[in-house]
Amino acid sequence: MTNATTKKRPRKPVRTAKQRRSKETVEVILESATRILSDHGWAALNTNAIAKRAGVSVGSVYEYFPNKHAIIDIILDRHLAQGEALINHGASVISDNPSAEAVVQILVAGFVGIHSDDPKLHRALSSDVPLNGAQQNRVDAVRAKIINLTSAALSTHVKDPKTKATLLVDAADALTHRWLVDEVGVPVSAEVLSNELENMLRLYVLTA
Amino acid sequence: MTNATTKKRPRKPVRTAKQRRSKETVEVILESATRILSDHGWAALNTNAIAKRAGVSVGSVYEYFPNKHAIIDIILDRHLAQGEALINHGASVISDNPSAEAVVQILVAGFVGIHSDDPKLHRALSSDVPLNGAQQNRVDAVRAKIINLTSAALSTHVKDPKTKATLLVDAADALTHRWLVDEVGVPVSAEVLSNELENMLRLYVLTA
DNA sequence: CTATATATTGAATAAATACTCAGATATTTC
DNA sequence: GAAATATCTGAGTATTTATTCAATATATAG
Repeated sequence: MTNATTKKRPRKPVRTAKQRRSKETVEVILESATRILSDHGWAALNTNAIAKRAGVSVGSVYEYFPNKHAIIDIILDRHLAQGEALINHGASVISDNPSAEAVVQILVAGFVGIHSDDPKLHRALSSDVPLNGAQQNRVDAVRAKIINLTSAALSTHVKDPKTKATLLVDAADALTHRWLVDEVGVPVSAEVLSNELENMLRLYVLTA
Repeated sequence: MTNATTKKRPRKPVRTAKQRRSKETVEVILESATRILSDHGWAALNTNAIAKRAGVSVGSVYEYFPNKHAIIDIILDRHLAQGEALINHGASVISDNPSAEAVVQILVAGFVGIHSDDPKLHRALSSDVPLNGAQQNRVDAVRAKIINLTSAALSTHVKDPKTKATLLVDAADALTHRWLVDEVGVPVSAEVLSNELENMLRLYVLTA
């Protein structure tokens, strides 16, 4: 028309929240998505449901997130950050007492912690949500970091620390996950099993 | 109309294949679905794709399967049957040589087998396809059976065989799965790790 | 051969849901 | 307080995909 000043908003804005109001909106969207994921799993996580539970409109969701997976990105990042905090804490404890027993004890305690905080969310993120390549890489990187730290801590105690570290870390992770997070009928209590796991791993590093 | 003899086919037939032709159709549909699942995962498994790859029309799929999940049912059943065959074989070997070492050896070898046959399919079925309650129960039942057999085999050797059996079975399953099936960058070869796992488990049952 | 049961087809339907956009409303800036 | 910027709305669009069904073809029985 004659109106030459028509403002063309870019097709897909995806703004960064500037004002307090919008920052709250972003948070409320993330919380909503996290709860849906935790309570009802990936299958129930659709953008309309996220908006509804957050008490905002779908449009707002797409104002701050280019697509659904970008929401997962943030949720995953925050979850991994918690895990990394536990790792860093563990690393500092080990540097004070670098015995093989301590490594095992910290590892098991750390993974119990990771799997106890929000088990449902952890389950959703680790075996329900289909992670894309980049997301899987981030998860793998955390795992690699734990293995490397463990390997370094073991290097003065055992031969072939890389192999031992891989086994220790994967065993602690996989078994605490299965007993604390998966809802399989475990015939023995998770606590007993965690202790037993620690015994087994200790025996393994001390003997080998 | 005046035609009182109009045949009303039931709304949803879901026939059982009677003739050779249709039995082949059923098989070809199952093979198609299995390949798609194995090669491209759950996300790529839709009924139209199944029909296309099978070289039949979608209608034929629904002639023999009430819905998509019923196809998974059969694929899962067949996969679990293979696992149970390995279990039964293991149980018979153990009955010949009921030593604790043999139990560990058979367990690790068995899970390596389960995870080596068609790793991609196993991965899809165990962590990609969203199993419904009944399907998950069937999987859990197989796990329980393995634990019970292991527990029985250990009962003359160790104290608290149930706990030990749970740990052995879950460790063998989870770790072979991670190393053979998941595509995480394992810093050590799967073979080395399987051996090491067997060493660790042997040490554990023999010492405890 | 004809009738009847069995098998196959694939376009059409229906439902779910990711994502858009044009038009409000609110906040900040000057 | 008016213009500019930021935020919000939610009905509407587009796409995907599970499922149906009326028409058609093949096999078997009498």
